[in-house]
Amino acid sequence: MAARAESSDFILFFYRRVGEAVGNLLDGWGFPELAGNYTLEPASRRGHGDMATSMAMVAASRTGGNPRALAGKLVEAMQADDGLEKLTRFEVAGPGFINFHLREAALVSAALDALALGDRFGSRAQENPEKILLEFVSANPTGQLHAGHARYAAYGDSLKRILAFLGNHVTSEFYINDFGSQMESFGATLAARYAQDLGLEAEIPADGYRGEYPRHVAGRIRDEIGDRLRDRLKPAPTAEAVDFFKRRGCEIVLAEMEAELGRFRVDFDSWFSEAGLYASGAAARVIENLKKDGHAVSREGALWFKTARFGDDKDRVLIRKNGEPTYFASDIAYHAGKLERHERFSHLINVWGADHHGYVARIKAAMKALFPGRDEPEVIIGQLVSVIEKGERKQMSKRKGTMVTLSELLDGIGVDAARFFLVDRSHDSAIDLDMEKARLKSEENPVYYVQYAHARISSIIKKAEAGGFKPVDHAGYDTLSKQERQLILSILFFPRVVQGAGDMREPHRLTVYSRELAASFHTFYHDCPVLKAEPEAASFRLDLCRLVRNTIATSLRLVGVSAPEAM
RNA sequence: GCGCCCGUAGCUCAGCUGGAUAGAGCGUUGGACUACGAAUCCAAAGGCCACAGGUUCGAAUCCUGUCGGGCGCGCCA
Repeated sequence: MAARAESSDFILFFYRRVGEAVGNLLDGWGFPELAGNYTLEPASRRGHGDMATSMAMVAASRTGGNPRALAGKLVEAMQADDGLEKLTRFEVAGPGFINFHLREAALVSAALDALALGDRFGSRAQENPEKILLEFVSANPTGQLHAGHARYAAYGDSLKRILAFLGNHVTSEFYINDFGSQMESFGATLAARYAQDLGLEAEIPADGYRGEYPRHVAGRIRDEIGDRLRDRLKPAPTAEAVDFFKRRGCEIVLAEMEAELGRFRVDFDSWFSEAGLYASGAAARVIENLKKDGHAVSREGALWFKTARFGDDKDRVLIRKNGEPTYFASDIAYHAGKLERHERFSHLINVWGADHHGYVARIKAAMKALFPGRDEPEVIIGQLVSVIEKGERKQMSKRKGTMVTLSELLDGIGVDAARFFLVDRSHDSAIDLDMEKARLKSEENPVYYVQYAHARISSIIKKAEAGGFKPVDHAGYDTLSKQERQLILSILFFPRVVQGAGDMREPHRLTVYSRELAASFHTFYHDCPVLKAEPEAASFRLDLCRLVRNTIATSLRLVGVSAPEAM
């Protein structure tokens, strides 16, 4: 276990060694917990070494000592640790920072260890993996996916890849809202479009769906069934006809969504139908249980869930006066079911748009009532994507036609640029998407900067192989240039970055990282010849190139972006 | 009115759970290819980190308030 951590995550290993070296000292100061919980960060590149810690200053604030004096004592303790002394030099600086200058041999051997791990570098294996159900996108099957869905798809899928890479067992799921009034209205719209297609008089219902897409779906249905339903449409479509259009329409829309998501490199492990919760009786059972436990009561002709008891602002309706269940009712059944499936998920994550954040307290309250003491579902709120048209900012809306579809996005700028663009910014900030600019500026997308580094390296490696490059032993290489140091250090932090991206649910850390790593590589490349260097340097640098290539490829893979060998 | 998110360079955004002189890309200006890929590199210019208080040895980061923007506050989903 320790050996594994040592080889796959040098920085973590180093962190622990430092903590161990000063453990007794901190104990004596009455501050033992600091050893396992101090900050260690890459030093700002101004002659402050490779890494720095502020632990002496933190200790000083707790023990009342002089920070620089404490730093001196901490350094003495570290120097007394032979293993640590072999890895680094020390320096007390500024108000009490301890700077670490890693020794060349340590950097070189850490880099070679990382290289040996290949595409597993940065990953973790867990003995008891968490079983996570990660739900995202979950669009209504009544239209096309738009850029907002694309954002959550890119985010959710990246998060899935990252969490899995960190040793968790992750199942991704698309919850299909194929029940309720919106579906009814979609079915009615399709019936009307189909009728119009056949030359019949028919009007789209007032609450129906405008635009081209329903017409397209109706057209596909007509291709399948011809005019067979003609006589079920007048004077108004029969209930059976509407039901048919609803069901078949839903299937067609979902198939198109799945294909489109596949093109976007987002493959769901599971598609879960809301209607199925009613068909199977699961929804009814949950409602019965709530009644039995006294959580659900009748009032004003409706059935209410007393969520206010569990932290919600007010109670919520489960079954309306008209007898129809609300979305909330099936959602409770859905979430309860997640915990009862055979996979026995230990943790639930939902990715929702900011327009649903008012719903969070409600679902958490419901789960608290049903499963007291269980881990609460984790809800991640992603901010919205707006469309900019002619300088005006508009919310994405199916009905108003102000939307950029996923398919337009992919046709316009491509999968790699779209995915990189969408995960590159924190899910906490809103995105404005101007398709005109996006198309014009797509070649400026930073994804190409990163991919170019990958292609460049691939080209060097190919050249080396084609030219019969003969490596020599370079384990003792110890004359690192400034650029090599920087590059190795960037790489050694990769496992920490992945871990942070997973823990904080922030995939954008990987795109940011990949850009920085690419920059370190380009600088290195410019100043340090690889194949033309002295044999030992050339051998080492070629390995360093391989390591950078692996690390860039992994960073990109974790956000679903390709790493081309040539471009 | 209440709740959540955001406000950092001309523009788009990073800034890790508080650390040293706040970073990158685009744009602007000036340099670097008979070279392993110039889709690159180097340099310059550009900042009251919205504003006001507070906590701290130390705040862009945490707390309170104000202003500005987005999103919610349905027996819609």
